[in-house]
Amino acid sequence: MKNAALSTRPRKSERTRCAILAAARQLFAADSYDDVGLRDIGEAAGVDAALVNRYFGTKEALFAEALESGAQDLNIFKGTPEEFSDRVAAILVERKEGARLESFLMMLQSATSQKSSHLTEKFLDCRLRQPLKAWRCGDHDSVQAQLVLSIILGTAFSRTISPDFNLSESEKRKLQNSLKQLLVYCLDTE
Amino acid sequence: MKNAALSTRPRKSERTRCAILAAARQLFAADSYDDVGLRDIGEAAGVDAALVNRYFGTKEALFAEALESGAQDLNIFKGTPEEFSDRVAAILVERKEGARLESFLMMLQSATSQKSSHLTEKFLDCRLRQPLKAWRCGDHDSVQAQLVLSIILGTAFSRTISPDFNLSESEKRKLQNSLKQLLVYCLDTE
DNA sequence: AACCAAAGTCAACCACCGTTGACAATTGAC
DNA sequence: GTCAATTGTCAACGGTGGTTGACTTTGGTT
Repeated sequence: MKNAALSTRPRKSERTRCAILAAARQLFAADSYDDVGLRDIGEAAGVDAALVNRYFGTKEALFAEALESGAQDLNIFKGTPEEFSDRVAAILVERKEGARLESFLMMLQSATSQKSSHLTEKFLDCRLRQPLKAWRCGDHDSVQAQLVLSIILGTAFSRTISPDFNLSESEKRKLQNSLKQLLVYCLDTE
Repeated sequence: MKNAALSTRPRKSERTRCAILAAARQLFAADSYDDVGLRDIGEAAGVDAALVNRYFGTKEALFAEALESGAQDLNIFKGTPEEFSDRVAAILVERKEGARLESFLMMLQSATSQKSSHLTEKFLDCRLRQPLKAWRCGDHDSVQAQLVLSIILGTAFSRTISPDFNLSESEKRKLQNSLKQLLVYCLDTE
């Protein structure tokens, strides 16, 4: 081919870039920004740590891209209050490690690190608080949105600290149901 | 005096020790374990950073003592559900920087730092989860305790990130009331 | 006043981490 | 096969942070 400027070897490059991003997402979801080193990410992706910086420029930029890469996937603010509550309770309590929960965990893990807090704040505002208020027909009740957000964040936070809430399996099923009802109650009260 | 071993200059020593501890509490309540340096603590207490280690041995030991120093003060799990909810809502939403909120914030700030997480976990379990379950007459309903804890933690977490919840003063008053009612609802449903 | 332990300071050590530039390996184009 | 650009590695730099040991200062005892 003569088309040099376009198709010159973008193949392997994309793959390792994705591998690095995937490793970063996994590690940032499990530990805080300060506790995840670029050498850890490189090792998990099977490349040298320096290459991470070569692809993403900065640890902070990598974290920003990792945080936003799954943001559009978490499309949870829709449907009736009943449907919403059911969906959220399932995501938070069930042991499935979905991509939506991953973004959530990343935000929680690094919310209190100075170097990353401005990114997690933006995520919390643009991806959670605003969509929630928009879904709840207008911004006439910010207080209700704050309560719903508190319940979600508190549950996710507990889960981050002790992945099974220190509960048995049957209790976890009960928790999922109670959590759903609590959200419905919160959304129904005017 | 002949009583050497006992009263030899314990005066100034105690005062600077308290000053260091107070500075540590304040800084740890405002930033994460990783973001607070021993040099910061020393400067805030008016002493050299090396002295901090001389009194407490280790940064980790200092954090542990700072976290536990106000633990007995937070005696919030008592009274009727109504009184409890009223008290907790006031502590969480009002702008007063009490000692009880301080311990809370310390736990939240450093809950996701590997080096301090085992201490914050212990605090969460021994100072919050267990007293809550004990107050709610026995451990027959761990699920209810988890929900109450989620609400408290989520609200405190939101406050840590944006100190005023991004709300106006009147909205904050409404939030305090709604939060109280939500806790009452959560504690009343069997 | 002389002594001496405690209180406090200073400088340095060591380990770690993000970052960078020089160097080696790979791979498609000619 | 040759060449050049891209991909990847290696070692080192600069900074930071906890920690430690030697030193100076302080203040009570005799």
